[in-house]
Amino acid sequence: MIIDGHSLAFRAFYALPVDSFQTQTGQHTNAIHGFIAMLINLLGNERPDALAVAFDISRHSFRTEEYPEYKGTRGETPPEFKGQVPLLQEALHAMGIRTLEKENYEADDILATLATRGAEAGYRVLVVSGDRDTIQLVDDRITLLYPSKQGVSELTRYDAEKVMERYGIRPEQYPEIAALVGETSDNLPGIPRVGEKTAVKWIKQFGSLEEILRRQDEIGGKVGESLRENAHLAERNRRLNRLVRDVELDVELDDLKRGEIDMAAVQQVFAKLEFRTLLQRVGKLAGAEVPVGGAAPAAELVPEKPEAKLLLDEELGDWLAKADRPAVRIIEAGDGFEVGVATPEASVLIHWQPGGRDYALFEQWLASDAPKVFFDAKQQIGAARRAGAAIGGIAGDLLLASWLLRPSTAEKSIAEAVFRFLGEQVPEGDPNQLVPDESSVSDAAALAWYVVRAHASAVERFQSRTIEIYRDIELPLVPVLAALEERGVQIDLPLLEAHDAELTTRVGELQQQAFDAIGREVNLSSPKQLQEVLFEQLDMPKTRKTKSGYTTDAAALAELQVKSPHPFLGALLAHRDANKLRQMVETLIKAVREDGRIHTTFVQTGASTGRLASTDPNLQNIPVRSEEGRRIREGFIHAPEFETLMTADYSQIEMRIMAHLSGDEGLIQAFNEGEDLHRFVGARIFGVPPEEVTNEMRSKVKAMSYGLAYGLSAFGLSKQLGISSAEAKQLMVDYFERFGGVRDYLRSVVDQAKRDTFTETIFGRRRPFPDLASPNRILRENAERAALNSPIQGSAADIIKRAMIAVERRVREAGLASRMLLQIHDELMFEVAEGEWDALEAIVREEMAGAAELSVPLEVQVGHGANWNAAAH
DNA sequence: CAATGAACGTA
DNA sequence: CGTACGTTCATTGC
Repeated sequence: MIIDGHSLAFRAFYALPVDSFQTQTGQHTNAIHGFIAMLINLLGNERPDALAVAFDISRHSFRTEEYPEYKGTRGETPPEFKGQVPLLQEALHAMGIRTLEKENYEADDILATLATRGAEAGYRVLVVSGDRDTIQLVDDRITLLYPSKQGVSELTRYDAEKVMERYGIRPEQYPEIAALVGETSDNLPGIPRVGEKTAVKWIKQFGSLEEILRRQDEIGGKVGESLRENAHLAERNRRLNRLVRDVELDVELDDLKRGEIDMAAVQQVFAKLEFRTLLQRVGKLAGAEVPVGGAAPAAELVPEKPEAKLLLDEELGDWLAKADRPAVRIIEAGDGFEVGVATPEASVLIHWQPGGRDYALFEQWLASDAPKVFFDAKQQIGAARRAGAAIGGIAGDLLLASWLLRPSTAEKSIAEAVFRFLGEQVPEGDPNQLVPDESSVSDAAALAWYVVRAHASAVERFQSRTIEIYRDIELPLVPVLAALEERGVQIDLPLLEAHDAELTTRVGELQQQAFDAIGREVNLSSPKQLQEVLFEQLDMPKTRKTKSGYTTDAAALAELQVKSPHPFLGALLAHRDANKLRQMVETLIKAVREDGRIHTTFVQTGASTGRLASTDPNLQNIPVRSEEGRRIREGFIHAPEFETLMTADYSQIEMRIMAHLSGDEGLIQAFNEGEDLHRFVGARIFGVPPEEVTNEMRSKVKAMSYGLAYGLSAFGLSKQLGISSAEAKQLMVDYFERFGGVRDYLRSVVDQAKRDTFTETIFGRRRPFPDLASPNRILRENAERAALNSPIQGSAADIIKRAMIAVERRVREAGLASRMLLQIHDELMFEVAEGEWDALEAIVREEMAGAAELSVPLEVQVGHGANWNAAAH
């Protein structure tokens, strides 16, 4: 393992707040702290046999000789950083780690040299660096660990395959790309107009930078011109970004073998730096006994924080048995697990070895119904599962509690929630940064202590029935969602791949058609370029304005097709369609795991109304409207050991909720008579018998009914139906004349929301609307429409959540092997086991229909089939 | 590189 | 000038 000391220390410096890491003498230590914390993780996870850390000596190197402006744009090194480097090196030496530097070279060159030598000597080499130039080192023996953009303390592993996946090129080609594109941070300008895409395209086309430059005349357009004018830049960049692989170093690989950790020396250096928890962790690495709470006290601790006890076995079991609603925090640290359990008064820290005898009582307690509090319990269930353990007794979840209080934004971290509810700063780094801060890795006990207190404070702020939503819906839903995520849904990969291939061909053909229609090639995905084609080259009438020009969306293009027909428009629309589907299919294909299934993540705090959201991938927006789109659903199948898929969806749940909430007798009657809703409403509005309602009348009524729940205006209705606004207005007047209760209800929702500044669902879920009082009309009216919709959408969310909890429980109690897989807002999907259809259908129908007592029945439609599409009818 | 906007898929 | 989402791509700004 070879580490780029400067680049990582610098990242650590910016990742951790300077002020929180200072010794009593005023020495800053945040970079050192972050670096060591990360190093400990690396040592634990990767267990290298040999290790070196390379540093730059100065800015001066052979590169600045050729090009004095090299890295010239970088500002002064912050003084708070400078003094930390020698101390870091001292700490590394105490830990038995060699540091290297070389006059006239950069740390990168040392990395390149050692990596090359290591690989030649038969090592598998890990290069740890935040400098992209090191990508060129990757090969089948050398892997790069690069700090990821947002990953919490995560390093991304770049092997040759990953580089190919990310950049579409082989690692050794990366510097050629970089030479063309340039590198701002090194003050190396590239060829203007050439970005990553173009560079990769050329490399693929010509094979190498040399070849591109040799055949530069073959490249047309402005980019080609630019390349010819600036070819010298690319050549220079390539000279400068080539890492030197044979720097003379006065070490042999054998000298880098990891030595003993000299705990006495470490203790001395760390005492000077006032690192307490890090000392613990280094002690663990070294196998030394270091007393918890020894060494110097950290300066910024909250005074009353209890000292964490280290307990095992019966002692631990006793402690847990007596703890009253403690918080639990499980942290996955590489291959190990750290657990903190805390009440406001006391805490324990557990170096959990799953399955070990000393931890049996803990694992038993964790799985039991004994009440426990978490932050993001669903994530913690996943962590426990990876340790082979289960979590029961979820009695609180700080993340959910905080979201219920303010559903527009959920706190993303414990630190944010603690600050909000306790006003205390958790000493921890920015979770978006590279460095795993000490509090999140070694101080599970402290985190648990923060969680338990912040949770109590959050729950105290619950008003009215929020506690019911929390206790009866959101908390019991957590294990259900965790189960859904773990189960995943089976995918017919060959089918999707065939579909992808077909779509790819079609996209290509349509693109060509579009190009032929205008006599040139443009990026059909670029609205900007499309505007050029449509409004300048083809001189079509201007469409609706956007912030940056004129819209090219599907509706506008369809309108243009009428006003100013052109073959380009049809090809473009068809291309968009096919390209979008292809993109979706490819995303799904990539999401299929080893087990042949896609495991989405349900974000319980995803929507302000109470709905779930689905990500990575989103399985709640799989196409259904077009025939071609539905073919994607054919790729969602059941596992071979199951008999069929079941889908069960609420029919018109939002309209039913509207009927219930408004108490409108006409609407209630419509549902109670069980006939076609839109036909019934149409008959009333148009004053004809139901059987004389034409399809056109029905679709107008349908659009209006749904639109009303969203705050649709006469203007919007006229736009959508393509009728005059007078006609739209009349339609609405007629509607409200027959269904006055709906109008009164919609009015009352907004009125009440203005008085209360919040809305409420049938079950008492609240959503605040501060903007209802805004003097800004746009903001206020947006808030009014959202407020109108919120009790309706939110109540529907409550209902299906209640149904999910009940169904999951009943299926378990009945001992069925069938299982729930997905929720798509008003629909549930199940995998049905052999011979269980009838039993499952009964449970599903009963629990879905019975999830709420409304003044109209809740109707459930159930379908089955070998795939999602077939199961839909 | 991160943020934003446009476009479009779902309920 | 209809609510609630997530993803992708291109573009822009730092």
